Formats: sequence, C-alpha cells, structure tokens
Amino acid sequence: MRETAFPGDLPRILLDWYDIHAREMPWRTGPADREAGVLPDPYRVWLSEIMLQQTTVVTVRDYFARFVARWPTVADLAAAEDAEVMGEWAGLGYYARARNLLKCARAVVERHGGNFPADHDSLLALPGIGPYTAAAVSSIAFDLQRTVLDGNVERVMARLHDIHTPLPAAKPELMARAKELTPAHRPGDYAQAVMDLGATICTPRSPACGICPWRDPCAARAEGTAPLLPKKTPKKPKPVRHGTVYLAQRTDGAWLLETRPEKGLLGGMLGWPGSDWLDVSEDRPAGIPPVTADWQVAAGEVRHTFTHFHLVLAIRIARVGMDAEPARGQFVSRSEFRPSDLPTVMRKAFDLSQAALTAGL
DNA sequence: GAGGCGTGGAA
DNA sequence: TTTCCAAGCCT
Repeated sequence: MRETAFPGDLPRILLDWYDIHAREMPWRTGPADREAGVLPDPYRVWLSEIMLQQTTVVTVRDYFARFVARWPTVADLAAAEDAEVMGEWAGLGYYARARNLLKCARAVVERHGGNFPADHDSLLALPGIGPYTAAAVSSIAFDLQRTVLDGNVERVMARLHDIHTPLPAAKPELMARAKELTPAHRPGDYAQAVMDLGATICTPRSPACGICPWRDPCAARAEGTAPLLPKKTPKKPKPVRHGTVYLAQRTDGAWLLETRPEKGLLGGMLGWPGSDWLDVSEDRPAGIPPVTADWQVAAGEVRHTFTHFHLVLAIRIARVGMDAEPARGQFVSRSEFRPSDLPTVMRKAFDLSQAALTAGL
C-alpha cells in the first residue's frame, strides 16, 4: 500500500466532499438538517435500504414515493394486506424483499412497539435485514459507528488499497480496511459519502479519478489499476428455458390469474397459469391448460432474462363463458385487474396478448 | 461457499 | 445482441 501523509484525514476529506456533492434523495435529510444533527426517519431509511438492494437509485425513487404516500409509518405498512404490498412492489424485482418487508414491519410492531431498534444485533434479527442493512440503519438513522460494506465500499476499498484478491474471498480484508476508516463523528453521513463516491466517481467502469477527493492517497490510482478492480470470480453462462402461459378472459372481462407459491421465483406474486419452465429447445413445454377452452396460439413470444437464466415464453389466449370452472387460479374482475400489479415477465405476456388480439392473433 | 433470486440501463 | 451490473439476503 502506498503511504499517505495523513491517513487520519481521509474521512474528513470525504465528508467535506459530501457536504458539497451529496445527492438529494427523498429518504435523506437536507443540508440544514444535517448541520443541525437532525437524523432521518428510521422507517424511511430502512425502506429505502431494502429497495436499494441490487437496485439503482433512479429505479427506487418512484417506488419509495408511492410506498411512503400509501403507508407513512411502519405501523401502517404492518397493517397492510399482503396482496396490496406485493402489487405495489411489482416491477421492482427480487420479490423476497417484499415478502420480508411485510414480515419485518410486523415484527417491528410486535417486538419493538413500532419503533425500529438502533442496535446492530436487534436489526440483524429482523427478516430481510443482513449485515449491510443493519449497519446502514444503525449508522444513518441512529448515528452509531457501524461500518457498511456494500458493492460501492468494496470497490472503493479495493482501489484505495490496490487489493487484487478476487471477490468474494476479499470481503474480510475489505471490511477490515473499511472499519479502519469509519469515523466516530457523523458515521451515517460518512457511510453515505463512501457509497455516493462509489456511485458517482469511483464507478465500475471509467472511474473519474481526476476529480476524486481521494485521488492522492489512492494506491490503484498510482498503479493505474483502478479500472481493473475489484477482481471478481467469473460467473456461469445463463441457460435458456422455455415455457407456456395461458391467458383466459371471461365474458364479463375477468382474467384468470393465480398467486404463485411463497417460495421460489416470483414467489407470492400474481401470474398467469402455465407450464413449468424447462431447459429444452425442442418440444416447448405446453403444460396443461388451467381451464377447458378453445385455446389460440398468440403470434410472437415473450423473451425475458432473470438472474440465472433466459426465458422464452409462448402465449395462448382463450375466451371462456361465465360457467367456466378453472382447475387452477381464480378470476380477477376487470375493475380489480391492474397490469402494474404483475411482475414484469407476466406483464410482458399480457402486453403481447393484447397486441396479438389487436392484430387478430 | 455457492447458487437462487428481477429488472432496466449502459456500453 | 450480449454482457455487465446496482446501496444484498437467504439457504
């Protein structure tokens, strides 16, 4: 590691940068509040941190605004219906987060009287809160000296110290380096400052080292290795899976939908009944139609990529009478059906079916 | 430790 | 078009 003249100055240098460059976000307090030591609402900090897991700030903004408008407090959220919350989360992805969000809200009401605990261990015991989120809530909402280690901090530390050990093996060392720097003063602002630095300056590709407040002490900057760090173990290629979904509309306009099982892919979300999704290229799986009908094959197919596989989905459409008795799912009335309640892959299937009907299949 | 778990934007 | 990846957690 390159020696720095005043390593103890690094947190102060970054906080000075943050005071000027902090991005405005609905879950943050403004500069005046920060100056006065006013802390943000723990509920809003927690909600934003859950939404921000593996998700960009741009994407989270609108979801966060809708959630806090509909459920202003953790008690309001705890009292919500499961389907309401899953529908509001639809499109944001990683739906286990939404299931755990509700579990967590209810646990905060039951275990802690509706107030988020400040200490790391109590937070860690709540559903959906892991080491990162526990540290983030402790430091940002309660001003406790905890160290956050997210993808940004990992990248910044790997570069600052020119660490070439690949992730995830490098995590313990990166955490140790991050801990050394975490200040007792304004730890929450410092945590957000490192993450802002990683998101705007110390970016994965083409880092803007020339305008980085830490460019002088940065070892990777000196070695010219910044864009190569952190190193990561290569990931496996994604297989292609195939399947079929069935979209049935009743005479009164109601759609045949099902709530998916709690566990697994798209767990707890609304979706169209259909086949399993299999790794076969010939003989596309058709499964068994959920209701007897004159099924029509819609032109085209839905293509969608999940975390670990590509999906190609065939669509079949039918009109059914009021006497239809489906073997799976239940009819959702026209007035209650909102395409925005569907996870994206299911919304794509709906969009394709509408286009196919408009074009005469 | 490694794999499951979404989505949309950038390069 | 394909790949990479964004403020991770759970099993």
